[in-house]
Amino acid sequence: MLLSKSCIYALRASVLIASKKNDGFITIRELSDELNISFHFLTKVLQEMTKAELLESYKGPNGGVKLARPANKITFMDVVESIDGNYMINECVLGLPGCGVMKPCALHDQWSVLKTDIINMMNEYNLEAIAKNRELQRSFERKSAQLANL
Amino acid sequence: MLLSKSCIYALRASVLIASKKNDGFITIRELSDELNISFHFLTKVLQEMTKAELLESYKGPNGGVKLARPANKITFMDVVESIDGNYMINECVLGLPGCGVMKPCALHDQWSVLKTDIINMMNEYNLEAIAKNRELQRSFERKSAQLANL
DNA sequence: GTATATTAAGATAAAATAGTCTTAATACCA
DNA sequence: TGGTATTAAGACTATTTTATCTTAATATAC
Ligand code: SF4
Ligand code: SF4
Repeated sequence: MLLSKSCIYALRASVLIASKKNDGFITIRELSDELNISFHFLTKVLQEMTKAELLESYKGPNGGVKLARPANKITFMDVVESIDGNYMINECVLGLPGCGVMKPCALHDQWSVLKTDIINMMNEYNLEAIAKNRELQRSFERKSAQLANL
Repeated sequence: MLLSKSCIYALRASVLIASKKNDGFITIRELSDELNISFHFLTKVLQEMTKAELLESYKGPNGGVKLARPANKITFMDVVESIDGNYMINECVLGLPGCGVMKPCALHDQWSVLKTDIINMMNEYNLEAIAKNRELQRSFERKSAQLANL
């Protein structure tokens, strides 16, 4: 797996937050219910995102979490790094310590190109765009469901 | 990490085997020494490759392992699948069960392109090519070491 | 046949990751 | 002020991955 499960949860949750238009706080309970993720586990994951200043949190009634910045200012990579660290940049397929351009492994030539593509995609793709895409897919899904009912 | 550690060991070992020109059996001890991998652990990993019929093994004196096919007939993907299974094909970044073209996640559009590139690379790149590349890098390394000694 | 070299297999241990549960801290509201 | 809603933090458990150790099986050579 390219990303840890925690990281995937973080992504799913933050995309969901971004896709909720209102900019008030959303309870983690609401998120965990909708995503079918353990509430306590998701809480921990989102705590890390809060520490990384991608989310803001607020306690008590009407509390919850919300994006700390506009959704288009939080990239895929931001989320990944907040949970999994910057392993994408430092480590690699072969995970050889201290490897890289000067001391490449036998796969470096082929892999580094793909790796760069992944990094670029993660840096360019942001929560707003992902949420938009999600909405498109949903409406497409609804439409094909209607068609199937004919 | 895209690949498990076992898988990385399998790759490193099989590339090393491929780069040894002789086609007799090579002891796992020799491989584990050269790669600095625990002998017992590597043994297990290579056992899986033997089961997957990528390697042949032979017990007793002059025994060891060797490639079951010519190095250019064993792809990067063959090795990966023998250890990590075909998760690359079935699973994904988000690892959502049952996802795919019909029910894509919000990242599918961007990710599937990169995923395909990775799969293609793994299918096209084989042990002979990787070993050749490794040799090139080694000789380059030797040359630059000589230069540094001037 | 006995000793030796080697992989195969399984039992166990250690470490990393994932998940659960409990308590504390904070904020609101009545 | 006291009760409730909510995140924060930490202890604990479970699972998976990685690593080690022991014993078995098999082949060779003398
Ligand atoms: S592909 Fe490059 S960065 Fe990755 S392990 Fe090999 S040398 Fe290191
Ligand atoms: S990118 Fe595609 S294959 Fe991967 S998890 Fe999303 S929908 Fe599934």
